[in-house]
Amino acid sequence: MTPTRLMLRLYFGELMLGPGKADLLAGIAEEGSISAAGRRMGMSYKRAWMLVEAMNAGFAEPLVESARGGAKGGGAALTEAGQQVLAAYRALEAKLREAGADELAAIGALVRSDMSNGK
Amino acid sequence: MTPTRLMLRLYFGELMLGPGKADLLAGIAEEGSISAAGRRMGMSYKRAWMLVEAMNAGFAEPLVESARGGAKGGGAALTEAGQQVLAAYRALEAKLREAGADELAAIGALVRSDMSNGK
DNA sequence: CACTGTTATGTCCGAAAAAACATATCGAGT
DNA sequence: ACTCGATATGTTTTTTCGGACATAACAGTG
Repeated sequence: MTPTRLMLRLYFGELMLGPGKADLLAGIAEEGSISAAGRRMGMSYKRAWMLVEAMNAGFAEPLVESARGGAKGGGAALTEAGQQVLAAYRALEAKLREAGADELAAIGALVRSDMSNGK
Repeated sequence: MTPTRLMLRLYFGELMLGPGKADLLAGIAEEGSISAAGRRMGMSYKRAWMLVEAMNAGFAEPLVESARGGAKGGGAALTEAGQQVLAAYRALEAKLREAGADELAAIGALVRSDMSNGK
């Protein structure tokens, strides 16, 4: 049973931070590249880059630093702030699952069984 | 300062439950009417009704029961299941704020100050 | 100095979502 | 019967969002 997928999104005025941006940050950290991270999650480079731009603009310090040119064409990596934000977001997700397990289960029990599985 | 507005959304296959539907449920409970609840949150009746329909279809039992005609034109109210779902969702939000206060604060501290206020 | 893969942007188009507008139905009171 | 306010649906228009292309700049390497 595909259980209840959970989605946590934070709003700070214009800026919003949700699973999309968090996954992208994680992908960049692993791949060392915006385009590679985007590809991995089936996202166009343009879109991935726009998300990065939004994050860099919305936080006090950029979360991603990037360089272009060079042997491998360029690359990107998380800044200290980027790592902190990602870690905090992941921790938040984990705590939500932990602290809210009862409520999650309560709601899930009332959902139509057809909704639980993949369709 | 309007700090971090929090948005929690649950996915059960097709069905999704987020702040919009939760607030609508709360509005219906208070107003006793789908249209009044929708108006109160600046939402067209059509949209409010579609949300209700989606919830009633997605859960094992309807969350909202409605009647039309009569002296006051009709009305709507939460079913037992509706009250339970709303209560569980609110409890989930509360627990998230409580359990995740540290992480919330950590992320919020890194956001550009311009983002906190209404612009 | 040409080659290469990535960053960095812009423009255009279609799909999907939301808003706007339009009816139709119902039933207790008057 | 007629009214009134709310439910219940359709239809049309507008807006928004994302995808598809297109292009330029960049810097290390062979």
